[in-house]
Amino acid sequence: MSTLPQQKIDEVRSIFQAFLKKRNKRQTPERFAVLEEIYQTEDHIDADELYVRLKQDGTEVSRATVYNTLELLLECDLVVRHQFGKNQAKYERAYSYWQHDHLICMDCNELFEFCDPRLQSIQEMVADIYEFEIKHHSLNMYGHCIRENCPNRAEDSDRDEADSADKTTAKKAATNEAES
Amino acid sequence: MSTLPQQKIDEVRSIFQAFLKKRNKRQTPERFAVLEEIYQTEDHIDADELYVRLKQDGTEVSRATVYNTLELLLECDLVVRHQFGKNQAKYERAYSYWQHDHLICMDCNELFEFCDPRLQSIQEMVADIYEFEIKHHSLNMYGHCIRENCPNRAEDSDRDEADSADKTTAKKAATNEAES
DNA sequence: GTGTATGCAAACCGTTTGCACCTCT
DNA sequence: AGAGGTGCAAACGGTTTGCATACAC
Repeated sequence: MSTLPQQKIDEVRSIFQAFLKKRNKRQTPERFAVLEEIYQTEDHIDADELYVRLKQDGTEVSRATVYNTLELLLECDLVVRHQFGKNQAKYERAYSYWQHDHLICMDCNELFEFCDPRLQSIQEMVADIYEFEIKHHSLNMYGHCIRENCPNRAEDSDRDEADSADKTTAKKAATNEAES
Repeated sequence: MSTLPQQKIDEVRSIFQAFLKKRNKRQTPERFAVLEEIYQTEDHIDADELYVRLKQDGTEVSRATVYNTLELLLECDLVVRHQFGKNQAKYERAYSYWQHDHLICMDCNELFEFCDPRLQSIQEMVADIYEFEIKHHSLNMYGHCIRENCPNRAEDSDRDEADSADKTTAKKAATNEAES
């Protein structure tokens, strides 16, 4: 599953190498270890989990190095960081994987990915109007999934009917979008 | 500027009151002070700044209370939280203010708001496909603004020409929507 | 009067930093 | 050889929590 074709590993490695050289940074084994660990990971991973996995794989690294290396990988676009919540920064390999957005279940924290081309045009339009050079975007949709293994499966039975009342308010406001 | 019509203040106050009563929570002056302070604030504000302003206004509050109250206000949808960066959680009044998205300058941290109806349909489509009940979304676009008072004004000197590819998207249009 | 909110300060947790040692170039 | 990176642990900063007191109900 997580076995990545050697070719791809070499590819990202050499990209990283080139980047480091251009920046006059050292090519240390730790840095490449971090790179590979991320690319061996299909889904999103946070810094600490990355640290743990590296240790498990026998690589002696410190958290400082992990964070440091992540920063470099972000700068050369080999890795993307997603800030999902207050304390939920997750990292993900980025090279030759399509840009996507996220759908998050607020009950089970399950993560889904989707992609809609319209976002690209929205981005271009916004860049144009505001005279911005947009580097990247982050679109997260939060809600409740309706899967059986999700805590929310029982539906909005009693949990917080408390705010179901003001939901009407919200709903009302939401319906007429033209209000702007 | 920040003088809100008394009517609107009363409106949100009574919504909050109803919410507190339904939840069997006390209606304390501190809680209403937090509510009003947020609604007196046009733009985004972080928890600490809120705390400082409350103190300035003569309200004796603790950070704990601010956070506690913010949580309540989030739950009744009177306030929205935006997580912009790692340590950049900002709050904003939400009642009867239209949902918008954000454009952030990575150099000067300036914030712009925009709204595109296509997002609504994207949201509905995603909800449909993934069988989700989507509660809200958060779309942030990050980039470099091209304003004179922005540190980035000096342009891409040497920083990282590595990813200059997508720079072509940036355009030197004439329309200027910039406000505050 | 009762139980919940508050203020204060200490704890918390992910992230960053300072320092002495190590290693890639 | 020496600039630069590393590991470690302590510092950091926004947020949360525990506890004694105060106050809304």
